[in-house]
Amino acid sequence: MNVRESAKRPRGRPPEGDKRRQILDAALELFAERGFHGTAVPLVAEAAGVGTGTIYHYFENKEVLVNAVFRDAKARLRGALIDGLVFERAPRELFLEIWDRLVGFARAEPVSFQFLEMQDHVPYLDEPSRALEREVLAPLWLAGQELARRPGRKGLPPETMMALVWGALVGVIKAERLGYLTLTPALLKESGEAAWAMVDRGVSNPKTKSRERARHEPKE
Amino acid sequence: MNVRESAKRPRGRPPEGDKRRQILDAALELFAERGFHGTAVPLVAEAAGVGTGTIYHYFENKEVLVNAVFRDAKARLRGALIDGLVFERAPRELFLEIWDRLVGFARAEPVSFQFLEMQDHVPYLDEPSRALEREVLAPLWLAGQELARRPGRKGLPPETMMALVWGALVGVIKAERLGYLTLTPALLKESGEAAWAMVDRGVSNPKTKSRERARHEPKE
Amino acid sequence: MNVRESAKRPRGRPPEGDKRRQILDAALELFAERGFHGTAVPLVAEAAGVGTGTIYHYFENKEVLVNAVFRDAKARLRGALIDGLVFERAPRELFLEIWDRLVGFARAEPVSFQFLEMQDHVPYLDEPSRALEREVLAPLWLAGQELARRPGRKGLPPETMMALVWGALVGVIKAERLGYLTLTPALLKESGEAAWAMVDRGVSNPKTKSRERARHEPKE
Amino acid sequence: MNVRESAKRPRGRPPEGDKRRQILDAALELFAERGFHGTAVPLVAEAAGVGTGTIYHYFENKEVLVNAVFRDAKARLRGALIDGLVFERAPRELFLEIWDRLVGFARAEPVSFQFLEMQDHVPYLDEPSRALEREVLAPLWLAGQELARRPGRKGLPPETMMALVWGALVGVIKAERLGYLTLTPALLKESGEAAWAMVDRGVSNPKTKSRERARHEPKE
DNA sequence: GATGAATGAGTCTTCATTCAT
DNA sequence: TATGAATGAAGACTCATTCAT
Repeated sequence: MNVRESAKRPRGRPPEGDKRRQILDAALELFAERGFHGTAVPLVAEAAGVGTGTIYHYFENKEVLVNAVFRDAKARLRGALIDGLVFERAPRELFLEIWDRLVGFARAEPVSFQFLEMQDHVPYLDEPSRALEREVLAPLWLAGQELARRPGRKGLPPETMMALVWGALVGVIKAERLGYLTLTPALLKESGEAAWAMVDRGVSNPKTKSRERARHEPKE
Repeated sequence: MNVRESAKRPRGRPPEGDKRRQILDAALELFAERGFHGTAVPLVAEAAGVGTGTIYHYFENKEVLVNAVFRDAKARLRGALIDGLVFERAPRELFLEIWDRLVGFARAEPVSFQFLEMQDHVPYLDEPSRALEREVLAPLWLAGQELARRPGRKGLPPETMMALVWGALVGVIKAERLGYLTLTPALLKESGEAAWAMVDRGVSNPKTKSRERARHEPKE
Repeated sequence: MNVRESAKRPRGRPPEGDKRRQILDAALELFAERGFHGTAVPLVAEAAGVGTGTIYHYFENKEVLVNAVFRDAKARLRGALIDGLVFERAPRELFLEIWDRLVGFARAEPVSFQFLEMQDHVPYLDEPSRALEREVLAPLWLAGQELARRPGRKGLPPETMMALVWGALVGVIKAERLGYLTLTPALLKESGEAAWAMVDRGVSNPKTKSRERARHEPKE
Repeated sequence: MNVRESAKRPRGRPPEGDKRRQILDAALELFAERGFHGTAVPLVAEAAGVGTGTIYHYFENKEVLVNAVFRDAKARLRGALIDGLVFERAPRELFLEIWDRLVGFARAEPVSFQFLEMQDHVPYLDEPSRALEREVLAPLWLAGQELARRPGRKGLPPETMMALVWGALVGVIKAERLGYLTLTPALLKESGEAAWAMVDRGVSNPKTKSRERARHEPKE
């Protein structure tokens, strides 16, 4: 029910909060694969290697469980995205850094990525989950706003920008999962550049255009 | 949409294909909202205004039903996307035309759009459904290939391009549905331009860059 | 419901009561094979080559139908058993004649035989059906009584006799149907002789006993 | 009957195999009375005094249940028939012993007897059930073969003999159940003697034949 | 008369949840 | 704490019966 323990448990003892972790992991995998309604609790129990009843010791009910799984995965995404991220730098670099981190997360935890992405209708997400969702979006929004404000650049509203970029990333990852393409690191990098092109467009003014570009690509 | 029967059937008979249509429409809405496993067949029946048993007169089982709903919606998407589409024209115009059509479909049939998009885990799609899926993608792929081949342009593989662009579109539509933004026609148009920027990027050659841009925006 | 026509219908006209017949025949076969509860009415309709609704024109409901099938088959059994049967003759001959007729019916109409035999729990037989049942048994009972009364013969009560003999017949027929044996005409004839032996046993009279026994156990 | 568990299980635990036993017993009764298709699973549950779901803990589905009931009853029949049976003795005595045992089973477990007998169409019996069926028949077959081989005796094939005798027994038991007669122990004993007469008939020796026949054809 | 689409009560089966141990 | 047998409400699906044509 609570726990969220860390390292405070006696030496050789069997990992105290292990069970909670096992359940979250098993549930994540199953929910990602079969959806909320398509996943039976006893199946989660079996996959987690615990008794059915045990799940109800840790989570009040199935809905509480799925929210816990969501927050767990979302928190990891937040970590992957934000931890140590330095906002003060050239927009392009910042953007590509963010893109790389998102790609990194999708690669490192494909199941979490799929699960989080599948949660879009989510009639079962509770307020804390939604709050966490917003919390993750916030820094992206700020970065987006920075980009949008640059003079001489076509500024889509940051929300729109975020949606386009995030959507583009989801698009390639999903396409790979469905077997429509194979992603190499190079391809992912190029995709990031393409996504940057969505963000960094000059105003359609002949006079300013070349100069605009110059700003962030000093060499040119 | 897609009306078939009209007045060609015996006098007083209850509208021949009506029931099937009603069921498909009701099922689309419910599946889009609650997913396959989250939608009870009797609920579909009630929403369609028919008896539970009637559903099984028209569809062998729930899985057959969801496939029929899928093909029905996908066929409409295909129509909206391809009917009367002229491929022979300037790449940018072709691209924006396609973008507009997709946007138009998403606006005209938001529920179908959501349903089709949600179908990504889809362990229940049968072969005909998958074939239809490929059929819809084919023209986009061709267009993508055209774009990729243009000299002096950075050509991502057409599959990647498609995935990025389609993803970007889904991104903004989904973001609106979830209440993260409000899409105006102008915003959608701008988003299309942004997506075009992903496709139409010059090679990173300092010397050619300015000229490149000039090619497709001659007036500017 | 009515009909039961015979030859009173206009010349070339399609057989008026055909449908009733078709339904009875199809139902007999299906009931015999799958039982009452295991047989769906629409299935009967299809097998009979008529519409589902048609069955309800001829039979008020499923239970009425099964009773009609029962009476139809039972009447044929009665015919096969009794028509032209001459009771006044030597007991042994009479017995073997009856045995032959029963065998003949089981051979000519195996499905009817199986159906009639399966109807033993029969919670759905109505009074007319039960009356017919008794009607068929009556002559056998009479013959049995005759046999029982013969002086010097061990007389089991006619009911018991009937039950033993009928049971023996059903036993071999069923065993063949289940694949436990193959019945040749000779074997059936011998079985009749064996059954006769059940009926024609000498009294356990001390005086006659030894002689009686001696007949079959010469050594003794 | 067939008790298995007793006191060898942890303290307060509810009787381990109890539920399974209750279900088997309730199902036997209902299946015997109403047939497989006529018996609803929830009805079995209610009769067994357990929840509907519990049945599915013990038996994968209804068909598995009916097979378990079958094997359970058949095994008891086998026990009643074979346990302690001594084959080495005079044929007549062996035969009457077997008859008595069968009668005893039919008396002690009328419901099992009816259920086993009703299973003749049995499209749902699986291989283990069928194997058990054969296992029960085997010793009878052997005994039948012994009888058939006796010199000077008319030998019907053992299968035919078994079918006749078993059929005769079923005949009287069924007749009693249907109310056509009342069986006293004496009557059952006499029926056994009658059945023995089917098995123990003298050869149709020309010399004795005429005399034999003469007995019942007064003209002689 | 004949039909078969339509229906909803009823069937088999699953599954979230409880609770005695 | 951990378990899993037990449960019954709910879901997928069937089928006897009706009725408009």
